[in-house]
Amino acid sequence: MAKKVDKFESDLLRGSLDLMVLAVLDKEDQYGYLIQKKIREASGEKVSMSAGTMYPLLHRLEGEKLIRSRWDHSTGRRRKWYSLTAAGRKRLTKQANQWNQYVQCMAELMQGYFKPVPKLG
Amino acid sequence: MAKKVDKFESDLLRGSLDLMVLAVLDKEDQYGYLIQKKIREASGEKVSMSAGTMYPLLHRLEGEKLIRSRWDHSTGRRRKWYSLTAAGRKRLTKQANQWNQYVQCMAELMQGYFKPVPKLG
DNA sequence: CGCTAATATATCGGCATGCGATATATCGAT
DNA sequence: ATCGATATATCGCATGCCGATATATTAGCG
Repeated sequence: MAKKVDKFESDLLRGSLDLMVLAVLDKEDQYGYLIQKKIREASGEKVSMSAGTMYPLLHRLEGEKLIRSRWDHSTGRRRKWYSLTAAGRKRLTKQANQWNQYVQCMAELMQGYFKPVPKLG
Repeated sequence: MAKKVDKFESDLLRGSLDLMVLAVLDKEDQYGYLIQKKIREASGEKVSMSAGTMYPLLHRLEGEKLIRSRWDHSTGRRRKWYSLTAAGRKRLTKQANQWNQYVQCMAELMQGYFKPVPKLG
């Protein structure tokens, strides 16, 4: 029987999905479908953002000027490529830092339940 | 000038507040106001659940039979003491494990910025 | 050729939940 | 007496993840 990978609960993702997307885009430009796929694969199938999460998220980030988009119609399949803005890079650093702090904080709060965890960045 | 501690964003808390409360109750019985205070202090003021978050959360956990309550009217101030049930202890372990995995997963995802990572056992 | 699955983006309603505001009451300190 | 801390509770608002749905293209297969 195939071992079923159980996904993380949605509430766990809130507040960190932005961070993941920004990090993916920091490496190189991507379009939505690719981002979704990369995150899913890189997490061992445990983080799978639905399209209904992904696209509104990208629109929101673009609205905040953290990313910028351009359409690509060179092939039959229309693709919207995204890239980080300067503000986006700044936000990425800030969010990554916040995440680190939160994890640290939880580790202290949960003494006895958690092993120390490697820092990001 | 007083050093201003900036709180973590609400969305970061979602999915881990339950865990914190269960962990606090695992050590010893508490009532709401105390739990709130403990978490705030233990986090260096960075996690401050409002009463509007705390009490509905406790009611929800009790509804799920993860905690149980009893009123204390021995003093003028009425207090509702909470304690973990067996189910609550079980949930605590599960949630703690999930959180640990998620943090691990994020750490891997963010390291090297999303190159595919070998599946975890 | 027709079928299906994967690729690719978008939007909608449902739902859960953290938060500020508000209400109520007790108690110690000034 | 007045005020701030203690103590619990509920309400409406905003946010954002999700499943469902719509639309269109392309590759593979029989």
